[in-house]
Amino acid sequence: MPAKSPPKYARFSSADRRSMLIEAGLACLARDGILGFTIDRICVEANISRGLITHHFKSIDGLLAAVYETIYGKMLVVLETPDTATGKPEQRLIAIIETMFSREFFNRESLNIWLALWGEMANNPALLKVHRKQYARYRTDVESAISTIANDRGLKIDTGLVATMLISLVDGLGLEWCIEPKLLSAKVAKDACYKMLEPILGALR
Amino acid sequence: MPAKSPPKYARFSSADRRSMLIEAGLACLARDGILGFTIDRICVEANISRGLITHHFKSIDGLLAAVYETIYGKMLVVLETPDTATGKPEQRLIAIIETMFSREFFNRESLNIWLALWGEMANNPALLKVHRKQYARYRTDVESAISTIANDRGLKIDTGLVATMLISLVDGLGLEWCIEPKLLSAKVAKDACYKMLEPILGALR
DNA sequence: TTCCTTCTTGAACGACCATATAATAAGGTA
DNA sequence: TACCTTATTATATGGTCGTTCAAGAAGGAA
Repeated sequence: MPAKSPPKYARFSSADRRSMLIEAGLACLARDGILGFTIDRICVEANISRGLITHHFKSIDGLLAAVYETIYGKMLVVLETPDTATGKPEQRLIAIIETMFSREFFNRESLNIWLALWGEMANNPALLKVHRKQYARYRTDVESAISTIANDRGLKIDTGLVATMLISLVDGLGLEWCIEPKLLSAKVAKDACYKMLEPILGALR
Repeated sequence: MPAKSPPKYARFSSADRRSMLIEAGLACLARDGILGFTIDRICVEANISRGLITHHFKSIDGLLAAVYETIYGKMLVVLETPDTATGKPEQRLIAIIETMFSREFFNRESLNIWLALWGEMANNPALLKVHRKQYARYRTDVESAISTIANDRGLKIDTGLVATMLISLVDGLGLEWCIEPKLLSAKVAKDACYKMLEPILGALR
């Protein structure tokens, strides 16, 4: 009696294939920008047949939204890992800045993805919807870190404005570096953030 | 004897049509991002036949490079208009900041174009080449304004770092506002720049 | 087992893409 | 005038796009 023949499709679970498509989408975005984010290229990258993107994500825009949610979520998870090594409120803000400019996030591949997504945000409502949700979390993280320090030190500052300044500077530095890496290093970028914050919040480190 | 029949093509000069294609390209970029920057749409927008983009710009990427050169150039021309109303060195830097956040440049349409172009920079060598040329001018403008003030006030500062910080903050604020205009206004954005610079350079206004 | 749902493939479809090309018109020179 | 170059149009071509669809395979419940 012959052995039971192995399953034909199921080397990966359905959830696995979903993740593989997202990762392949990230790779395509990093390599060729939004113009490279196509069903053909993503399926070749993931080695998965063409029909599956529509099946799992409804449309290519659905996959793009999932991709954005994924990359933003990866960052937020690290950002929200409480740095409990010290009880100092400064530690929280320092951890955020160090994370943003760490090798894991401050690299050409990741920043290419962010740039590509920013450029499509205005033209893609599904993308904007994901952004609003994730940004709210990010914003809360940053703003609460700042206000904790300010309260601790008895400072009367416009927490929202300072958060906007920091977030803008971080994004702007990432943009500059991604386009022309020779202009600055991750260390210079970090120092720029501390340099901007210290006259407002006082020394952090 | 019949009157000479009017020319069939020449309602516009060749140079006019070149400009019209660039303007149409800008409009398409503003409306639909890089995905909307196609020969079909641009020619419909400009009401010019399809073949002419290839003729004048060699390829669609050639037009994109010309479009970037144009929008960057428009900004630099205004930026480099010497504000000679006062001889104070501060006036130069103030003029730069005020220009960047003026209605002419700090608006949804323009910023959509910048975002779309940033997203393609890494994947388009022709675009990067234009960027390097224009950015060098921009950088010189900003850095010389800063160093003039620093010299005038006898300050020992890292001019390059401060320029990087300002340029990054300006870009970052534009990005934030373009994605979510409710978060800040042009006035808040300007104030953020002054707030960042004043601890470094002293009061500017 | 049977039955239904979910998953996966691969092909087919029509729309749109950039570019090439042929034909015609305009501009300029001699 | 004749002639050459540049400008412009319109069409053709071959490729890629996203989506739809039919068919079959896998998983799970009864």
